[in-house]
Amino acid sequence: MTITRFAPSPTGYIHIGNVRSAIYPYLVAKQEQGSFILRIEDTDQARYVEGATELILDTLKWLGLEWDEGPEKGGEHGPYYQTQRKDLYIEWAKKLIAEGRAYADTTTPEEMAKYREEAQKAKKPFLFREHRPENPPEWKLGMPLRFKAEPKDYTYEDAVYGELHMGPETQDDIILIKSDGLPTYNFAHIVDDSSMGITHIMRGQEYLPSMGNYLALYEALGVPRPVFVHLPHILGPSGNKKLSKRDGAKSVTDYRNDGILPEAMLNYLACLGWNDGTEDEMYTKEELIEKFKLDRIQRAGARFDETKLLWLNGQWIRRRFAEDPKKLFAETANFWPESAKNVSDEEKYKIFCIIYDRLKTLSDLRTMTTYFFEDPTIDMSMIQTNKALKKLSESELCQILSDAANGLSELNEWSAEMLQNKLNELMAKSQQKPAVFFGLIRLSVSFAPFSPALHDTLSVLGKEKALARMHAVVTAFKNDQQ
RNA sequence: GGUCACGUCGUCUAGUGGUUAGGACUCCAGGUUUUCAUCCUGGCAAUCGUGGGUUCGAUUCCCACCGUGAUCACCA
Repeated sequence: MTITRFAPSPTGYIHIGNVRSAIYPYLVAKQEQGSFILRIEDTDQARYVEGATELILDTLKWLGLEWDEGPEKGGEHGPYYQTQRKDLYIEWAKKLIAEGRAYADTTTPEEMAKYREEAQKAKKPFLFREHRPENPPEWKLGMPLRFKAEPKDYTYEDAVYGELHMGPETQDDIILIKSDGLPTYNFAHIVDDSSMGITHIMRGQEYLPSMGNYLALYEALGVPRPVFVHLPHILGPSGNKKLSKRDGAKSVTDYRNDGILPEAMLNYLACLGWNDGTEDEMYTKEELIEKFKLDRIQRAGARFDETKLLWLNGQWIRRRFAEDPKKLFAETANFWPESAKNVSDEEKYKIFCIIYDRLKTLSDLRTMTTYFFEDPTIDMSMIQTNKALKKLSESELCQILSDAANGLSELNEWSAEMLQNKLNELMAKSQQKPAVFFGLIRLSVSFAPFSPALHDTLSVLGKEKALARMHAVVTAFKNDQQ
């Protein structure tokens, strides 16, 4: 049975640079009807951040990456916090000690610093094993425990990078158990993955240089190697640097607050550095589960491109609307402008239906719908600088708008359909081009750079408001002329 | 510095010993009895990192170089 895991350490939020190491194992587990385990690697007390675990769980839930075993869920391979698995690491460590493959390290920090400095001066990589003590004392809790390396050549297969080699120079006496009694990642992850029956481990390629040590540990521990899947880095938008929090990588949930749909986020991230060989761009979670293939993961790092995410999000908004507009609408609750606070959902839904297809993010609602809820500030310069409108004089524009308002006021049934007919009729009468006639009315009622189709906008606005705004602009024209 | 990995339009990518090197995003132009957006059509854009080989022929195979990234913790 396939068992994969995502094993974050609770030191902060999940950012877009490392969320793929949650997505891919999830896809693989689901594809093979296996199990996806969430394990919290909380062995570093110093970097532990209160609330980080909750943030991580929240992010996974939002993306729809439900874990089969882990925090909140339990399962047969628990516990799922490394601090609760302490005894296990000690037990495994004692086996290594018994076999002479681990020893107590009594080096002082001063000595360590000296060794490092020497190595640096000699322009050689620092290897602790060159300073391995002759007769180390018996190991007790409270002392660092080191692995006793027996450096050699290793060859292994990586699902994305293919056959890889690690020479003796990559292997050292790494710390297994720290002086605080907790294991290091290097040791803990192997113990856990083995005891949990993990079949595939997926992680960032920054672990590649450590593979020599890991391979030695698998061997010394006498446990089988899992399938190794190292993922290339996601690079920042401008530079070539690996995306990291230090350089301002946003958290995945920041994008939720920006109005990105989880479907779009998952889709975009999954396809950053992976494709199924076709020219398709949009995938649902189910399609990803079906089509995902490890060997089609890209080997080179990919740059994170927010523009394409935005485009994809727009696509997803339209798709989700077509599938279930009410459900999508329910997700817009936090994205309306302040002035819409007391407006009924029914009213907002009407607006949503006519504007959804020009949104790139849900948060666009905040800036693109304000004129539905409050009278816009009259800004005559928008009319004066409009490409089509600036060709006409103010008195002409005033006349057209005034005639339009009068014509519209005769309309009894203020529906989108009736408005469309009436507007066309009035335009014919005015002998103006659509760009002029509709553009003028549109600006008069909205003073916004974009808005939905005019008849829809007017209909949702209501007869009274729409006409009042048009009259206000007519008045403004007249004042200008005096 | 050692080690490891990577290198096709600006970006994400497809691709094969012989292709007009394909698609998507961005950008530009045109179109849709209505602006903006959507949508449609078209366009710009990669001498496939560079230099050597192997070959009738190389983006594709080999080597070297260059460039980029990662890593060398009692962090993960």
